Amino acid sequence: MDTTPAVDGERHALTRRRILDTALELVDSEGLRALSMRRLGAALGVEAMSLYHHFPSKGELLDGLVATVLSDVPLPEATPSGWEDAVRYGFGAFRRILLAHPELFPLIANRPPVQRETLVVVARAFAILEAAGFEPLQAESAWTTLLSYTSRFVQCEITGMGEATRGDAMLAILREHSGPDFAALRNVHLVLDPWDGDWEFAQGLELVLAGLRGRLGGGAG
Amino acid sequence: MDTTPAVDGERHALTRRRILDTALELVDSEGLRALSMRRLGAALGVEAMSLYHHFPSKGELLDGLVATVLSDVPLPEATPSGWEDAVRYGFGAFRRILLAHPELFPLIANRPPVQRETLVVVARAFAILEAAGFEPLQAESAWTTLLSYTSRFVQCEITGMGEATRGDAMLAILREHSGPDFAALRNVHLVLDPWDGDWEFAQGLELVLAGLRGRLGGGAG
DNA sequence: CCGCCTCTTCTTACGGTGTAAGGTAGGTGG
DNA sequence: CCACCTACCTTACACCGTAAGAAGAGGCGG
Repeated sequence: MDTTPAVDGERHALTRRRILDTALELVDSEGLRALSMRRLGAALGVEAMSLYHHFPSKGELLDGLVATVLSDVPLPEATPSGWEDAVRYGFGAFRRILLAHPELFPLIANRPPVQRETLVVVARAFAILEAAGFEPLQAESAWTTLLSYTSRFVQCEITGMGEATRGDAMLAILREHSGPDFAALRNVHLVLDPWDGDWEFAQGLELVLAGLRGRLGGGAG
Repeated sequence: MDTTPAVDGERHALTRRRILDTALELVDSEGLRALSMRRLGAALGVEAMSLYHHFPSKGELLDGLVATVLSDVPLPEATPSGWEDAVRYGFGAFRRILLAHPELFPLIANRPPVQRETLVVVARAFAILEAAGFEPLQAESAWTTLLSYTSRFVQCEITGMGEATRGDAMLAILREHSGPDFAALRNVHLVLDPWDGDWEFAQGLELVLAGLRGRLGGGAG
């Protein structure tokens, strides 16, 4: 059953690892829609059906892709003192990884937030938060809020909240509307014209952190 | 060109409206994957290609679905005093609409956060926030944070953060791990066992609101 | 009344998809 | 040497989105 020969890596060109790596390249360079079993097989010099000996279905292959990418997120240390820096570091890294594979984002985002692969991360996060003095319920709230903020923020960045849309399309849309509500929106747009993702992300994160800090003392869990 | 007879509604069974309604039923009852042009046509007593006279592509049909659902979200009034209540009301309604069409969520979530259909909502939100005293930049931060929190929270609810997963799968996963980090996670899980979506959502929302409230006074934009 | 015109619907077809079923080489243990 | 097991290939099916063009049904000028 498990009599895998030592020469496996030499003899068989196909490995889970190699398949996932090639798939990631394909997705990153040509988009998620370009990832079909036939194309992936072709990229590996192999027929589509051969892949099914390493992954039971395309869905599982995609799951593997997500796991691969997420496993690159580094974990901050669990030091009680600097929990805010740990949050900044961890979620900053998370954001950067997401941005590095924008095509994969829909896959990553639309999946249960807690599962086998990501459990280590979640556990570390909760450990840090509880060490900092948060009650379990508060920790859960904090985690959900931080994760949701980061996730959605990156989505905004990826789907074009960035430079292009801001400057062109958004302005066009603004022009065809009027009314009191849109004055405020126009202000925001003008101020934000030079969009700085890093800065904006940090802003919102500080906002959440401020809320958390306040809750640490008062503690209405 | 526009010599539409008054009896149009009688003569032609097919309308954008009727197509979208049927599509929404189909998606809600059988899932997003069940929505193919042929199936939708069949549900309307029509061939697949007929749909292309009302929508240029399947993508636009999906866009229409999203717009339909989002247009059900009620807008809170722009009263300067109760901006927090407006936020609670608006995002609460948003969450309820999302939960009402869980199958549509991936579609709604993975699309630019600002576009024609949703612009009215965004404008109203910014008007409320600025009337409450937020600077444009702060308003933008607040909006992004609130939207991202709600969106991701609902996703957690939909993808199974709720009762089932908590109780069964999560516990199974917890059992196969050990180590210091997992003690905290286990605490959280135990406390959260009876998952109450409304309560949890309100908790996180209050956290964000607290952060916003603090920023209103200090104002480090 | 007829014939035309436009708008809607249907027919057919193409190239793509995921994957079930079963065939085939080639290294390995008996 | 031979049976076997694993990895790979071939074939086939049902389905998808949609391009191209034919067919039917009112409205309108003659």
